[in-house]
Amino acid sequence: MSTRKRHWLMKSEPTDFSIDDLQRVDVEPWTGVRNYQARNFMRQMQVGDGVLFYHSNTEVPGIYGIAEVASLPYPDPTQFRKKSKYFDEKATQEQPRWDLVDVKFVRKLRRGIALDEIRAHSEALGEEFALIRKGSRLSVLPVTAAQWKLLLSLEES
DNA sequence: GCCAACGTTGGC
DNA sequence: GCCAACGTTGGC
Repeated sequence: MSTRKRHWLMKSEPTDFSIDDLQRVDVEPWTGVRNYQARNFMRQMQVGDGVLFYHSNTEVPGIYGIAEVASLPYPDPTQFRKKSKYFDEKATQEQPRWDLVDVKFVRKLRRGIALDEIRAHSEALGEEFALIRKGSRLSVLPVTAAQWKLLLSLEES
C-alpha cells in the first residue's frame, strides 16, 4: 500500500456536524456513511490524508475547513446499535458492512469556498470531479493533488 | 434480472 | 419546502 498522502472531500450538514463542531471535539469518528461508494473510498484512506470539509444542505454550501484522516478504516460501531438511526440489521460483528475513519481538525478556512465559486472553475477541476458532476450526491469523494491545490488557492483570492 | 416504488440527498 | 436525481428494495 502506498504511503503517499491522498486527498478527499467529505460532506456534512452543519446543523448535524459542522467544522466548528470538529474544532471543538478535535477528533470525530465519521459515523453514518451508508453508501457503498463512499464507504469504499473510506476504505482507501490512510492516516494523514488531507480532507476538505464541506458543508451541504445549508445557505451557502461549500468548503469551510481542512481536516485530516486520523485513523485507518474500522467498522462503524453505530451499525451494531439497535437504537441508532444508522443501525443495520444485516451487519454483524463478524461481518461488518460499514467502515469509517476518524477525522481530525486541522483548520478553518479564512473564508468559505462556495459551491458556486467551485463550479466557476469546473474546467480546471475537470468534468469527472464528483462534487460538481451533475446529479452526484457522493458524501465522500477523492480529490486529486491538483484539485486540492486549486481549491485552496481560491481561499487567497 | 427487470423495474416500479420508495427513501434520501442536497441544491435551490 | 420543493423536487430532480440517485440508490436501494422487493415483487414478479
